[in-house]
Amino acid sequence: MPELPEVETVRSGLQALLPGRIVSSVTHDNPKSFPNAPADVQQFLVGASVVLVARRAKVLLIELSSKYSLVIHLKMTGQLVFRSGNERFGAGHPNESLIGELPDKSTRVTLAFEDGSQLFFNDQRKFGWVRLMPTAEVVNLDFFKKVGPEPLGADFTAKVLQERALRRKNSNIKAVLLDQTVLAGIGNIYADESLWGAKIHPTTLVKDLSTKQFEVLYEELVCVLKLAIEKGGSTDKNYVNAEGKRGSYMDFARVFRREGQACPRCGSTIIKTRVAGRGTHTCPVCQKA
DNA sequence: CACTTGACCTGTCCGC
DNA sequence: TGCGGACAGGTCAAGT
Repeated sequence: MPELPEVETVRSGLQALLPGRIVSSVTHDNPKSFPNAPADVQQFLVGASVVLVARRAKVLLIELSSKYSLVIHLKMTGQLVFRSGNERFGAGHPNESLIGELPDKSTRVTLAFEDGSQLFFNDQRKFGWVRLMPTAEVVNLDFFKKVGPEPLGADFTAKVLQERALRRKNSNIKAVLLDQTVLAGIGNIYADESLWGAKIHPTTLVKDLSTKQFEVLYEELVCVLKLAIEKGGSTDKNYVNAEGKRGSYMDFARVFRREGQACPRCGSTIIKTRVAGRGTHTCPVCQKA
């Protein structure tokens, strides 16, 4: 579920916590979660300090002083939770974290730092991964070569959205919003939310959308993403920030996971269907097929 | 080539 | 209460 706002929230949280800390050890329980460990781990990870935490699309980049970077994709259930080592859990020690003592049974990779703090990569479904590679080679990953523009970047406009979407003119607009090569960072939640905002039905073919509709959709995308970042992302089930705490955008969602409830714009009952293989939430009155 | 569907996983929820 | 199956949804491989 982590989409751009969730990954950005994790990034900003880690950027406030990690830079300057020196890695002292790395453990992992599942080769799939950390495919190239331990080949370069001892030489380029242990003993290196964190320089910067960055994000591109839904991918996190932890840059190290060794000129290597950890590249991390949370996929659906991945979590990155930092612990200073002084937190208390259980009776008599209230803690806002949704996550209890770590490591737990979902912990796939643990980074320990010389000051005793730790960073845990938890991933219930094992779809996510951590890779270690030279920072200079990150841009050469297939994903980074193909991925589209950042929707909150200065060079992203309604015109750019329309032009790039038209590369898939015979696809429905929801599938195209989810296509990371068209634009970066949109997933199921913010696709549904922005299409509702723009009053566009998700099955509408790209070639049938007007320039005006692309302008409205662009505005809604930007607006929804900014609000979601402000709210710390959406916690439906698994997502937590770098401190293990939930995001609150779901309290502000207009259609996502609100089937059976009233559309906040017209009062009609929100329905759930299936579009592009995903659960899809729409107002049948505001969003005409 | 354009586009859609299935696989990857595990936990949860629903109906019987 | 147990059990099978549907579902969750990011990305890539395989299929149409």
